[in-house]
Order: sequence, then structure tokens, then C-alpha cells
Amino acid sequence: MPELPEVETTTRGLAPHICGQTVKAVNIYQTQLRWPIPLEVQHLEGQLSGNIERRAKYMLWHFTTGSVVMHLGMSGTMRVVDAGTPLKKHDHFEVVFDNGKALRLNDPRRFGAVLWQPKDSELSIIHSLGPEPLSNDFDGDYLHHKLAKRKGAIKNAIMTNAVVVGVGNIYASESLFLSGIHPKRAANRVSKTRCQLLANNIKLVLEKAIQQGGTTLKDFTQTDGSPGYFAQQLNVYGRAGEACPNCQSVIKKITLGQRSSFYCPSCQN
DNA sequence: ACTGGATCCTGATCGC
DNA sequence: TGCGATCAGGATCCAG
Repeated sequence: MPELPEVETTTRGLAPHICGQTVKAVNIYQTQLRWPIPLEVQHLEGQLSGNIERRAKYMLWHFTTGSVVMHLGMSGTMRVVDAGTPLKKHDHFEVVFDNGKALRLNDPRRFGAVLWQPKDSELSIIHSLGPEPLSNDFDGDYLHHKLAKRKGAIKNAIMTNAVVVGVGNIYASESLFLSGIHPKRAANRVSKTRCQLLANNIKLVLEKAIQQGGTTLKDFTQTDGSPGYFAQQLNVYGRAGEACPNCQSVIKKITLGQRSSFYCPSCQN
């Protein structure tokens, strides 16, 4: 489901199908997502679609009058289908094009979002986003500086969008494992050297996952596969009770910020 | 200014 | 087999 790599893959996959198409109709079947879908998106009818890009886990789909901002939440998927194809359960939002195709958002849990961002303005949820993890704006020095006043757990810190975007629950655990840092360690007590290591490992893990993005998406479109998609490549996530690949200690599971966290008690401190 | 907790919602799975 | 409790890959908002 929607970790950063999947949003990236979705964005890339969607682009050739929707960019340059003219919108014939916009259909809202369930307005109540994370926030109500604004009526402005209806005004897209007749407009020519521009390009689509990813920012954090949001997709920004540009039109001349503004942009559609889409988020997949925990359970969202987007598909391009032939217009008129029977709706599936939890299809909430649809954009029909002149070429007979339609873009559909399906989201069982409805944690996703469809918003409208007028031209030359920026929604606050976009404005407040920290740097992209794969950009040069994000490195060890930046991270160390940013964490200086954060006393909470390092794992929560790297999952905070104001610090860095796109690090989900899985990759937070994985990158901390690779860096030998205990998830509960106070963020401001991670040394500069270790911040550099951590920043590099976040990039590494995400890049690797993006390479697998296609597979990820495919797995997901198939029948479920909850913990599974990336499973072979995960060192600690979802592996409580198993042996640490480095030292054979038993991997532990704790709860941090209401999210499951996995770590090796010997390798990480 | 930072942080922990509640919160939105459905569905799959686990334990009894 | 049934049923309630628990857990999911997100992230904003709000009280303290």
C-alpha cells in the first residue's frame, strides 16, 4: 500500500494515461474522505490535464486553474479503467476523460484525500512539509540540526513530516536497524556521525524500495498480501521473535507513538 | 515549541 | 462457525 515508493510508482504509472487528456466529467461517489472533497474539483470538466508529480506521499495533478492534491492514506489505490466499468466497493472519486478512460480512487478506510489547490497558492498541509528524503536538502547535517531540540524518540522524529517526508512505519524501523540506533533513543541524543549514517540509510532503503515499486504495486493489486510485499528484504519489520540477521539475537517489538516498532536489542542502542 | 494521544474508517486476522 | 478484540503501510489536530 501507500508507502512513498508506491506513491511514486502510482504517479509514474498514471502520468501517461491522464496527462494531456481532457476531462469530460468528475464524479464524487463518497465525499467524506479524510476531508470532504471540495466542489472545485467539479470545475475541471472541460479542462486539459497537465502533468502529475509526487511530493511526500501526496500526488499533485496540475491544471491551468490549480492542482488536484491526492493522498492514498492507508488503503487507497488509483486505477485507470474504461469509463463505464462497473464501480467497485469503495470507489469514491472518478475523473472521466474524453478518450473513454477514467481515473478512479478506491479507498476502503477513507483515510485518503482529494483536495484542490488554487493556482499560485499552497495548501498548508503541503506548505508545512519538510524536505524530500532523496533530495540534497536532506542529509546528516540537516537532520542533526533539526533534531537538536527534539527530546522524543528518534523513530517518531523521522516519521514526522516537518523533519523529513516519506519515511513510513516500515522504513523507519528498517533505517534505524541499518544505522544501529535504538528506536526509543532521544532524537537530540543521536550524534552527528550517526545522523549522517541514518540519513544515508533512509535514502538507501527508500531508493531500494522505489526500485521494487513496480513489484510492490503488482503484489498489492493482487490478492491482499499484508505484511508481505517487501518481506524478504526487511531485516526487522514484522519479525518479532525471529533472529537478527546480524547477531542472531531475538528481534523485539515495542509500541511507539501508537505504531509498532521492531528492533534488535543487541545491534541497536 | 514540542509531544503524547485521540481521531477519522473498513477489513483481515486472531483467540476464545 | 461465530463473535468480539486487536491490529493495519498515515498524519492532522488539539490539549497540556
